[in-house]
Amino acid sequence: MEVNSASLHKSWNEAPETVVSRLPQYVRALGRLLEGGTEVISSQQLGESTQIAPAQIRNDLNHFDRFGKTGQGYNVEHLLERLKLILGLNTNWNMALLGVGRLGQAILGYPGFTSEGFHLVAAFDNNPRVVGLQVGEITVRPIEELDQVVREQNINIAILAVPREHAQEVVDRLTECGVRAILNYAPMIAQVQQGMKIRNIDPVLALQSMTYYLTDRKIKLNEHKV
Amino acid sequence: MEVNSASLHKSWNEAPETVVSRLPQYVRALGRLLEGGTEVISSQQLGESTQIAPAQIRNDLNHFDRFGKTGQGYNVEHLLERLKLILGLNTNWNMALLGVGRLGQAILGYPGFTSEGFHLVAAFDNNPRVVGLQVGEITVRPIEELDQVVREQNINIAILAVPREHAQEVVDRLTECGVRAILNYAPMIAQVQQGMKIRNIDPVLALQSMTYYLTDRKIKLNEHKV
DNA sequence: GACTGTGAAAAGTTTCACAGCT
DNA sequence: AGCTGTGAAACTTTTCACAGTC
Repeated sequence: MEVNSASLHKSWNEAPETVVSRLPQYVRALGRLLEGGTEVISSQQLGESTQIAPAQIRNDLNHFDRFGKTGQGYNVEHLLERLKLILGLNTNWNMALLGVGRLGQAILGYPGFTSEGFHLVAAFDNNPRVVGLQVGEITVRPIEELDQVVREQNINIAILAVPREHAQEVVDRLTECGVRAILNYAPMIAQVQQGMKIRNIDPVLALQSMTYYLTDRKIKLNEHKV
Repeated sequence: MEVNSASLHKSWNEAPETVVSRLPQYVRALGRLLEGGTEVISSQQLGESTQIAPAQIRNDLNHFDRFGKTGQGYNVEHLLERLKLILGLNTNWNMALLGVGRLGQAILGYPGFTSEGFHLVAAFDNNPRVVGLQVGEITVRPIEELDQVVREQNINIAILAVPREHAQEVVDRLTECGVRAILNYAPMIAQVQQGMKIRNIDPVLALQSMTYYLTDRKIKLNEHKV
């Protein structure tokens, strides 16, 4: 006990969410650098490829450990390995897809998850038209079988692609089954319990928050007044 | 001049980005409420459907105007209309798709943009296999024609779905053409000039920032030590 | 009694600046 | 000379608390 805690710089769980959200960017940049054969990198340089301030990077990393060599910089391979460990990226993760409509099928066909260790191993839908459908190695199952499959296949993460009206009930269902993270493509903010992590993929919200800056509000105001 | 500025509660441009990013959520929730026939709503109730603290909502709205009636709440229809105006959602926006690969084709087929006033009116790719392809009403064009089409079709927003290696050059190209907002599906953080707005859709980063919380770091630490 | 609008307090996040290491 | 690690400062964002209004 004491032996281990001595190696902890700080308790890792106290890292704020903003810090955690930047770690995957470091991982990605470091992976690229490693491929390119770079062995050592400064926070300055890492900042250039991630668009994050060097002081921020040093600060973020210091939440976890002293990774750098004072005056030298960071060893790319070592830092990458440690960050992957911190983020839990040293293992594979099994995922279930919920909702095999147009969007769900596009997600099933997306090749970008596997190489990062995220594996879609099951898909669920209640529409009789798609239940039984075979997509690649996956057969679409009815949602009743969720609990069983989650247990059998050791699924921790769900990708939610059901229509908005059903999204909340599916979230609740997933919570009951012990799934603890959801990547949500449904256009709604779901209510989740303490302990459930959720990230929303919502292109329409993203677009709507940009048009604000494309709009000349002086002109708009006049139109509004008249 | 003076007449107009008198009606401005504050200069709208000084609203911080965090505030702006929440406005679309209010718009969405209010739209739902309006459909359901609700006429008046309190910050408390709006907070329940958006998962945002009531004080935060009141504070956010106060950056723009006094929308509420003291002691009463907010008129749903009026608040919705004003927020849409602030965000520039009272007009239609024309968008161009860059990159018509697997992902780009899924985006072309996505029906969720149009109803929100976002219209994909052109698509570009340099792969001879897809140039000339007709998808719905859109014919895929070579990227050389970008400038011309952006001008002719009054395109302000681009959706970027090219492979990572080409993403930065396409961003630069879009900047030159006067496009001022990009919804980026390529897995990289692009360098953008002052004035260009960009939002990243990156499911892998989202997943990687959740696995942190699914990982029991005490055990992991031991493994690492051994 | 219910609720907004708002200044002020609290909390959180980023940046600075520099001692100390190599 | 170059760079990390770090406490402190600056800044941003959220939350509180309550006067004022209906």
